[in-house]
Amino acid sequence: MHDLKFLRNNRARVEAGVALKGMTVDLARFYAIEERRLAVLHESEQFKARRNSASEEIARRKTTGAAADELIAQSREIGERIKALDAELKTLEQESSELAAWIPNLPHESTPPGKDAAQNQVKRVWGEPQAFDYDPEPHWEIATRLGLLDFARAPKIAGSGFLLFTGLGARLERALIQFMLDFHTTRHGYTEISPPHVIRRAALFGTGQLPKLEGDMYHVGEDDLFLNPTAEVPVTNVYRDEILEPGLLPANLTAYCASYRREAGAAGADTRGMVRVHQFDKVELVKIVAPETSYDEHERLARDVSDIFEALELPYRQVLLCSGDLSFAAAKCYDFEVWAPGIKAWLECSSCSNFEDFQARRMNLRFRREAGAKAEHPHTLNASGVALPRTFAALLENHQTGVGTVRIPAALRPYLGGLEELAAAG
RNA sequence: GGAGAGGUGCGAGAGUGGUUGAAUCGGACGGUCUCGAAAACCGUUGUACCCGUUAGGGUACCGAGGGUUCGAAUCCCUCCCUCUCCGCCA
Repeated sequence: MHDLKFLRNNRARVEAGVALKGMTVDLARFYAIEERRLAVLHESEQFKARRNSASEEIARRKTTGAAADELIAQSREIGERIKALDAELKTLEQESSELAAWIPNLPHESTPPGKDAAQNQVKRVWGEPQAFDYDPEPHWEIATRLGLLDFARAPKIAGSGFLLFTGLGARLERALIQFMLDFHTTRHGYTEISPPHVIRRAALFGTGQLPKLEGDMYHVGEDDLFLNPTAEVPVTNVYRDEILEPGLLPANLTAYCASYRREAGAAGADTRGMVRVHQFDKVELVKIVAPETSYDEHERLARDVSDIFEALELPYRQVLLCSGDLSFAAAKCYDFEVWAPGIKAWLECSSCSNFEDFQARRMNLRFRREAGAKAEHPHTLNASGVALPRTFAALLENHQTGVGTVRIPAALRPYLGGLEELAAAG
């Protein structure tokens, strides 16, 4: 959400930014409605001022016992005018804010212009993909052979696109969650929270999933709640509608939460295994910071994500998204992609975004620098830290040994009772 | 699920139709006093929007949205949220 005044005074910039994002919004209509809205607002307020002074005069006359009938009749007429104007105003306001809700955040100047993912820029590559002297197995074959997941039975429970972890697989999933949470809390200084998994509309509007992505989320109709699409939503919304007291920023929060996504997902190689599923575990990182620090914090956040992949010894690359590939609410975003040798693909395991004050405005979130200071909108950032199933898959594919087992990276062993290798049971 | 209570400014808390943007207390900030501090005293202390170069003017806001009225924090309706008790339950 942008400041209406900003939108009015920076029309060219807004149009350019929206075009860079490759999104279509009826800006011409928005600006026309805004113009009309201000005119009506002005007229209504003038009538209200007249009514107010008339009311005061009526009160004065009543106390002195003077006749006020004429004034009351006059005031009633003014009231009719106001009613009509306010009715129109309400319609205009509604249209204006509905259109404004669809105006995306504008790309930051450091975001390269571009149409789609093809124009993204690889900023950094870390790690040497292991050289295999055989054709490395895809993760679903490894997982099935080692009894880590049951791809055949999972659909019995929730249909296709859901995972059923079994035995050590379930434990590995849990170990990864524990490992990441501990890492971020003890080494990176985040505060852990555990949020609800169902979310109300206001919160989803706050972070920008609504109105745009309504169809991509699971909806619990009876209560008008949505299943959490990404922990970015519950975690960032913790402070919605608040004015944060001095000293609270920067707020660094981390949480584990399952994410649920309806997104149909095209049939094909992408849908095999655990790369694209309707429910997945994720550890999330959220920062709420003072505006002038947000781009430094964005780099720090990216670093915090990188540390996870490096500790897991997974080769990855950091990609700077171009304007056209940016999400609705983001001004700048890095994707982190992990190399998966089995399926020979880079898997997006984290998105690391700076939303500037776009979400804070939608959430009505503000902060004070010091007692008595004016409340300002902070900047919000978030990153997956990191998404699990793809990381799980990359782990199996990268650390497969060639003799049917999978090596556990040292960082993870304490969470698996010291286990160094996943091997077939019995 | 049933019954009840309540949502007012930074906090507590008055206010039940007419100069109430809102008493009072507390907090915060500034000042007087003091060598300094405390105490005491005095003062200041909301947000959003519109018009205006400024000075300033106007409008709205007492959980949200409607309604009644010349006029609503105050009356009516709907919704949201919080709390208490009972029931159910991992």
